[in-house]
Amino acid sequence: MRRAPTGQVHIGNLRAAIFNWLFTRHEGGEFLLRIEDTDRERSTPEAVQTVLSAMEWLGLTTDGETLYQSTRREAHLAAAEQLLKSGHAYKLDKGGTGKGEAVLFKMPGTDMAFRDLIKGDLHKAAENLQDFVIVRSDGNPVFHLANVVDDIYMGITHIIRGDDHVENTYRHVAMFQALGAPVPLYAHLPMIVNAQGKPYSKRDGAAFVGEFKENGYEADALFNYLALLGWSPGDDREVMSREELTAAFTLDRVQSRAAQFDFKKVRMDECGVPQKLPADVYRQRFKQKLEQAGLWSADFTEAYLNAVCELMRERVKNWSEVAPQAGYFFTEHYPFDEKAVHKRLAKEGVRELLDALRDAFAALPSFDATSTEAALRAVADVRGINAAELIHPLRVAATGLAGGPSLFHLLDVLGRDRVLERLGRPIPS
RNA sequence: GUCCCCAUCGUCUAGAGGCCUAGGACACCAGGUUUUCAUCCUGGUAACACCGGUUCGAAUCCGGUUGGGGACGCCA
Repeated sequence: MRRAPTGQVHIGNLRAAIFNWLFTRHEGGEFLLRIEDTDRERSTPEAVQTVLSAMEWLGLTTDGETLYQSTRREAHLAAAEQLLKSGHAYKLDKGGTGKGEAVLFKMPGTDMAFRDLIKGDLHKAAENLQDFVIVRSDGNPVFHLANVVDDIYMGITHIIRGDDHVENTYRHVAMFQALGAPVPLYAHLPMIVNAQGKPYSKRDGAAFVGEFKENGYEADALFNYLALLGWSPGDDREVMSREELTAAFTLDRVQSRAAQFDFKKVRMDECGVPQKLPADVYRQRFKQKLEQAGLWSADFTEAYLNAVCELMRERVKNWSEVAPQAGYFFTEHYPFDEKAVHKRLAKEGVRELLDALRDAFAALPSFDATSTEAALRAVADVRGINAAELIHPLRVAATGLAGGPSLFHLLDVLGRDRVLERLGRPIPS
């Protein structure tokens, strides 16, 4: 596993890491980590730590020492020297910025082919294979060189990486051959795309490991979901332990087409969020979502927010549900669900029932879950109707929704004034 | 522009010539259970991109078309 520490660990990198880990575990091989920190500007200690902690969080244990590529500079340069001597490379001033001579690797001049463990046989005609820089004119080795030299050094047998490296593979294969080293086996993973079929980015939701962690997702749930994205065991299993995944994982079952990452499928309840996230953290996250939806205002107290969270905690399965499911607690302009209105409110006699409830609630000495429920049942008894015939319209009128938390507790939290006002409104059409 | 890759329900996928009138899961819809909600149960809608070819037989093999994606740095 190789990782360039450039800030965050993207969902695609993460899946590649998981596949690598699963593959080595299945084959009984070693899972090694190499930090490609040759880019001084971007490779800060913090960035390296981000990679390391992401791996640790996911439980991607390594089997040997982590190799920092920056410590291998001399070996990279020595290899370039060797290639120069053997005639596989040459120096050239490509001009432009006037930096002087760079070292270029000379492609063999023949058609090339390799067998990808996922994509099958791939080949490329000689005229499409161009020579390329392996040492810059400032003396620094380029990624391609460093990569191949270190792969040889580490004894890498399998390279499982993203699709975007397919074209580089011809170059790397040629270098392994020129250096007289055995060519590793390659497997290129298809991309992860968003709902529009475009490459998944942070605009599409949580794209980085840290965000999942912060949002309370459990590592096992993310691990399971990602392992099953672009790969399947071949049977109907969907929820698998690491042991099961390891036992079943083979590269020939990896899908060769891009997979769409569906944020909603990584469900919070599977991650145990409502139960496991501390109440205050949950509340903060909840509030943050309200703010993003423009529903929060300083007029609401922490106690009120807390009461709402208590009601919603077991029901909000995904942070994207906060605004649609609990918005009515924070605005009087809550939207009405069309179907719910049609089914529960837009009916003969409902207007009159709501008025009766309103009067009953207004007359109560105290407004709490017990008293409102008793009052509602009394109204139902007097009219000889089922309580459900009052409960449903009341819920829709008060919240705009067909479902939600326990009705009477919800009314309690909303408070008498707002409930009475909502009940007095004209029925939306 | 050049080169390369990909194509099964909305989504993740099963499917390696007959077991496919294409299976599962999630989502969705409809009923049921639950005094309301959630949960749970039952049922349902829904896909082989298109056109040719090979074959007794094609989702599966071949060719083309269309659509999508990727790579074309002295970045990694």
